[in-house]
Amino acid sequence: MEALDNRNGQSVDAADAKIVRVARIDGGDGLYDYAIPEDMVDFVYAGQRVNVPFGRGNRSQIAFCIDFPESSNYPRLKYIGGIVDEQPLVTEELLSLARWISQYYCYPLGMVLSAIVPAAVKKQAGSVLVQYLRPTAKLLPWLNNEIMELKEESSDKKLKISAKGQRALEIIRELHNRRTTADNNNSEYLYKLLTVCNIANCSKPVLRTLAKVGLLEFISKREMPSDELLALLEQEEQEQEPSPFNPQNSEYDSSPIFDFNSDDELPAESIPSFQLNADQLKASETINDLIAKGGFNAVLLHGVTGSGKTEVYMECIEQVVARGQQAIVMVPEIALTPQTERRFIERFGSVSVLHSGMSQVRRNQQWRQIAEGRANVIVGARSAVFAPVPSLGLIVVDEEHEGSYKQDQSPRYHGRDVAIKRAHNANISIILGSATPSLETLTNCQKRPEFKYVTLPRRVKDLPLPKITVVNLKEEYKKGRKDNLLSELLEKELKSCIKSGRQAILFLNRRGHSNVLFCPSCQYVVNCPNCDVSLKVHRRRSAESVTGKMLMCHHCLHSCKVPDCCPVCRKQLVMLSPGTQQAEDQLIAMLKDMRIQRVDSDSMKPDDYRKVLNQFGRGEIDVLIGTQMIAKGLDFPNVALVGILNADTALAIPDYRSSERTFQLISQVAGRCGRADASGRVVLQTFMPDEPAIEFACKHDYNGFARLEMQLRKQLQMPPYWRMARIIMSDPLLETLEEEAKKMRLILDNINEQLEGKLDLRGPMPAAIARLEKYHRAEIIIKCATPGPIQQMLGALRTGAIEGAACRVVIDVDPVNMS
DNA sequence: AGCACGCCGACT
DNA sequence: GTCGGCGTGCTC
Repeated sequence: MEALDNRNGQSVDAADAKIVRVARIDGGDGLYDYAIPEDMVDFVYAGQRVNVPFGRGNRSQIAFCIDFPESSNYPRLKYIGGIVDEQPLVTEELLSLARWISQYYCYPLGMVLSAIVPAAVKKQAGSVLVQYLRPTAKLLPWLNNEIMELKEESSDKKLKISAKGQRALEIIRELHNRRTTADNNNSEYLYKLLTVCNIANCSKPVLRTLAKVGLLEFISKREMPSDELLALLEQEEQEQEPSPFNPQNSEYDSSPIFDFNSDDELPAESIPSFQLNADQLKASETINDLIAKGGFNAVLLHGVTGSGKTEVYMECIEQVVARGQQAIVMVPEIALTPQTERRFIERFGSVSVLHSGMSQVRRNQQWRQIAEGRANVIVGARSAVFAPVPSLGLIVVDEEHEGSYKQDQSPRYHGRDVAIKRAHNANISIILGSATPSLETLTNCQKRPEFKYVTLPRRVKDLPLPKITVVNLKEEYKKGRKDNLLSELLEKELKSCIKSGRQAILFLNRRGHSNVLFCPSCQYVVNCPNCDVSLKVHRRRSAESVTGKMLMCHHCLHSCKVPDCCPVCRKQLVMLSPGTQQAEDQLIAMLKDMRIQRVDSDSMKPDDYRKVLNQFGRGEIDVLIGTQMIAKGLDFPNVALVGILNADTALAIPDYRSSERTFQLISQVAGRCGRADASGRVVLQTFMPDEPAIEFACKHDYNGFARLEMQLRKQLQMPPYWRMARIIMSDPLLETLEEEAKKMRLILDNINEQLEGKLDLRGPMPAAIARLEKYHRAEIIIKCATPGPIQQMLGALRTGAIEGAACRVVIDVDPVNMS
């Protein structure tokens, strides 16, 4: 029902009007008050989008309805133009979560709301226009059998109706008289055009004629096809049979596929057992007691890799589902493997898995089903925290420490922290699971009484953690194995591993063929023309070019040919820092009889990834070599060897978290092996064997690492002891940027003065990547021992200073990536 | 983003 | 006087 905007720009006294407060979806921090036309009052809800006339030109803008204040600060209000969504897109619960995000992450409310509703839902992907017939007042008495004949408007003559028309009217009368009580409560009488056509065996023009003489009205409604219909369509697709609908008449031409639990040929082995060991039992009992007691609890479930955290989650979810509530399970994007999916589906049946490769139609469908409470468990990545469940009972955040929970575009929210806030608002429990908890969560456990610590100290079946052997790459260099990605030891281990019928995973956190193209003679590095980073060498899939290699920027995706020689001194260039492609080449040359598969974002679309993992599970691949993608969630019992080709890559990044990240990564990757028997081995190659992160990881000593790292953070006044926010400013012109950044610093200094100088301000200084996509970047760091003053400062900033700047300004609260 | 308002200089 | 340049600030 698209209400037309016929009082465009007209205004009314606020005192005489029903008022709605709205947040515009593009730009602007402010909320605006509008009057609701009398006839729309019953159809406007909070969480719904409306069109509003904005500005002097009254151009139409989309805005979310936020609330309905009794009075307004403005004496005269314009009327809203029309309603965009028939139903609200977000519930009150999500609305209040959005308000918190807007405030905490310093981003306009309307834009937050727009970001948390999937595009597929906003545009109602897959929905179809269904045409209905509405009997007019002229026809109703006849339908109700009050009159026997339809008369013409003015005269008393009988209305002329064709035989087909008469038949159609009789069908409508039959339908009308068969209405159920439920239909009677509905003020409108609507009959589907298609139904009438089908039963009366007539075509649309017949009914059009009846509309022309004023007996019927045509009404269009945007509707989602029913589940039954979608299921039918899916079935047809499989059977390849013609549609039972007349194709010319069919309004369902977009034939969406209903596939609630997508499931592509999963390996049949390893059915998860519901049997818990003593540790798991104890942990789940502890957590279940907290859940049963009610109220907000955050439980850190600290369990080493392979300790069976997922079984504990499921045990707790069980309880919540049994009460008729829903649980949200968040996992890092790359850990959303078919294995994970299947485990939840097998246990809980009505599970809604939200993955990135889903079609828009299915995404919309799923959102609706979730909103109707038809999924007990929702499994998904970061954005699953916004699943519109009607009765939330529990949230699980798996791999709680994962940096990818932080969104790297505005609104720059942290999925885990939003989840904690949502659980807090809903007064329910949240489980934060990890083998290597973030220092933030660890601190919360020490300081906040609502945070509980539960541990799974052993692997299931009491298997040992794999033994990690360190290879010092400096020594390998001395042995003359400079160009070998595999050390002597790793090569030997790999060969014997595969020979004995086992599988191996090799980890190298670097995409492409090599990271840097460098001139040893004049020190020139081939950089991206748009960004302040080196171009990475990539092997082309089809070797059209002479060299078969290309240069690519991992940030702006600029690509070009590899130059023949150094553009400065014309000497030969060399490739440094080998990546997965080169590792693959070397392995193939070295191990000719092995089945090797590279897994990185260059070689894999999400669908390929699933296929490869299934193949690996069936033993059709011997060695997986890849990036982050294979570090998480993989549980293959036959893996006996893990090789970490270069454990230092993360340490080289100038970021206070690099040590923590290195520890986490090694622990995660190492945990991929020895999951079924005691034979797991890890070979870790590094240039820095004495680095604490590496030493502690090799000893599987999380507590030791955490203790040391916490001390360092305290000394350096860094999170989690201190809180941090970054203001990232950027502009194509370095001059403008520097000027604006200086101005910003002055504004900040002013605010800080009012806050009694509680804040520690640094900068402006060039950002870690000083130029990105042609934009020069500078940052100002705000730090404080407590979060309050930072929030106050950002609050003061948003009234003008952000929109007022002559360059791009982005605020990053609790930054995770400092790039 | 637009669009009006305002303050200033040039021109009928 | 008045027309129009663009800089500034507001949009319920």
